[in-house]
Amino acid sequence: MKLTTKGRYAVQAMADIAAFGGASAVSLSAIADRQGLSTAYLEQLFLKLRRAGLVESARGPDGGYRLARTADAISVAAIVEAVDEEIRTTACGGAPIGCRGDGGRCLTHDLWAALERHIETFLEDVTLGDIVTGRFAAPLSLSVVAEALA
Amino acid sequence: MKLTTKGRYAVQAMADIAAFGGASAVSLSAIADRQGLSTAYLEQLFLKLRRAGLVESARGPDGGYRLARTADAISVAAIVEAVDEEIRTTACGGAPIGCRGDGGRCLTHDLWAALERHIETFLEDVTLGDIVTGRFAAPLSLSVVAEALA
DNA sequence: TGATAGTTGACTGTTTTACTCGGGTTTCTT
DNA sequence: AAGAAACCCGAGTAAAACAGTCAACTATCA
Repeated sequence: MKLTTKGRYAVQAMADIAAFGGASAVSLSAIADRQGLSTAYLEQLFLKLRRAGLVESARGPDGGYRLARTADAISVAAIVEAVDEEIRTTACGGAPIGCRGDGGRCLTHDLWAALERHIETFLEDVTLGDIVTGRFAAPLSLSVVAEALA
Repeated sequence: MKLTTKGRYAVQAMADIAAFGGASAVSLSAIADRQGLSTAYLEQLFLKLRRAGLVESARGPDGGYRLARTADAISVAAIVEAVDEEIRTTACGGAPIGCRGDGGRCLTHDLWAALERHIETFLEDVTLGDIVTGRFAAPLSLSVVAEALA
């Protein structure tokens, strides 16, 4: 789960469709205008989003993109994973064992694995619908609950 | 809060000191041997860790580094922040308002701010002591609790 | 049949990352 | 006093990733 501007732009563009696209498709140029991005760059992003099955395209005049599922059924995690290639494996990357090359397990492996799961859980719980309506604050309050329990 | 291998190496090295350093200081070459890192790189990291007040140094033979506080009083967040320069401000970076340049607020700003806080909270709750003893799994179980509540 | 708009791969400049190098300075041991 | 161990510190660098562009093509609708 990489977190770059690419992923942020993708979420932003998808949120734009969720917010402004009704029954009709939304063209990239419309998104570019509203969000201040270049259409050329959006093309690259939507190529991946379409292949990931998150949007459907319509060609020709009045064409554009529309969400493949409802906004509430598309998680932010799915969007980020679609455009940001898989995180490159660091030394510890693939195998949970053998981080040090000598068969020993590095001291911190579990920590980063836990953090990664933590981030993924957070982003999986937030949907496009949450962003458009502002409801996405919910998962945050849960961490407050957790802190109160500790 | 950037998350790079630099930060991971720093945490790994600090954990090494917490695990292997008793009363005496731990030399960089000892850490380098155990963790499979280069001393030259470790020097760079520990320069920052020392300036951040996380470790104290002792020069001369038998010198090295020791933790400035107890392992339980040093959070992973503090280590990562010490070595990874402040996150460069993206378009949205500084101001919560005006992400789009036209005075409007971008749709996703709050989301990324919330995620950032989420990550920081997680790393602030984990200490070097937790890593060495394996106790750091605690924050994870809390998220499980949160999920059960949802 | 022409305009609109998606489709696609290749390409490129910049920035960041992840290091290394070389030369210091301090302190302990003998 | 000599020498070695170890920290101190700035400069430099090769490779990768990032962010974004370009050009050419195809499909659809009016």
